[in-house]
Amino acid sequence: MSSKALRLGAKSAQQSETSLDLRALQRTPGFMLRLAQLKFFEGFYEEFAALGLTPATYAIFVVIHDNPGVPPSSLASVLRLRLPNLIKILNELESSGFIKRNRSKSDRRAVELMLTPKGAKLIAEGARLTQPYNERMLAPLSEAEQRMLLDLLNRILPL
Amino acid sequence: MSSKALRLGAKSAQQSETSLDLRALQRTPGFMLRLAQLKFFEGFYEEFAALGLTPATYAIFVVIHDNPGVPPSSLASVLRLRLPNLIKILNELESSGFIKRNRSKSDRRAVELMLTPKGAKLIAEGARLTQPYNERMLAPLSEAEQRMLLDLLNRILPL
DNA sequence: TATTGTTATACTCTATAACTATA
DNA sequence: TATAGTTATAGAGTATAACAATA
Repeated sequence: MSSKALRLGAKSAQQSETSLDLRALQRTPGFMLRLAQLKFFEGFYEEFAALGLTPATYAIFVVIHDNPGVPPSSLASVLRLRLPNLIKILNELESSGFIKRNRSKSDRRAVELMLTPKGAKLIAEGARLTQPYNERMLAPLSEAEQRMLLDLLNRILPL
Repeated sequence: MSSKALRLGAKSAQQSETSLDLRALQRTPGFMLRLAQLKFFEGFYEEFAALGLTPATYAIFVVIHDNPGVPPSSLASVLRLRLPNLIKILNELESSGFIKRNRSKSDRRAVELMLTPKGAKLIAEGARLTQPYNERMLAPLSEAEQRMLLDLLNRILPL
């Protein structure tokens, strides 16, 4: 268990970020999770910019790919997006030709989401970037530690 | 290492969120970090609502408390906030009487941030809520696992 | 009447440009 | 000229309310 104290000098009125006492924040899981999420999102935009994917659209594509016919309401629920905000993204993805909406035959209110061939191709290209991206983000950790982090996150979440 | 597959039935056009295949997302650290951060922030607002603290103001108070005289630029840097956005929050905290700004004597452009007695009292009250809050958020993990999670997060971050 | 999807809209958070004052 | 702080403002993300179509 490492606990490097960043700050060694005495407190003074003139602080610079290289000599700040940040130990309290480092022991604050919520703050560290926010920093980690920022790191992953920034890294994502760097890695997937060429494909035009964002963290949100990537997750949407993955869920539709693994669950063809999933309705917008379920998608919004698992991705923790509000339905009206998801609808806006789905509208863009559909008008760009990546997904299509089918009306359910059994319940004509319901919508079934599917990837188009163009959408399937995009997510296949994205999948090839996923491993090197995660590897880069988690580089300081051993493979066992990377699995441990993922396992701990899964266990604190109600998924 | 648990890896409960959530989905057991066959894929069909009619999906509900209870039977979706989310295994790909569960193996995606960036997505799980986003969910974890959402959980912690929502829990924070529940726990600290009575004090009027937000995750951002809590972190600001902590850093000023541990580093009296810290300038806004350093604070923005460590909290990953843009300076103009931090300034707006500092304006509110100052006009509410929680912090005060001193002009540095050696460099009259520089500002030194301090807690007022009212601000010190607020963060002291907040500190008492911190442990039960983190305990509730991390309840599914043993104490050793909670330390492990925090350690892993610290090691992937450049703090 | 209740539910699914959708639109419109407001609010918060975040990002960029430009200005003031000091150095 | 460069830097610290500040203001103004635009943009992205997220929230609620209300409506249409269907059950």
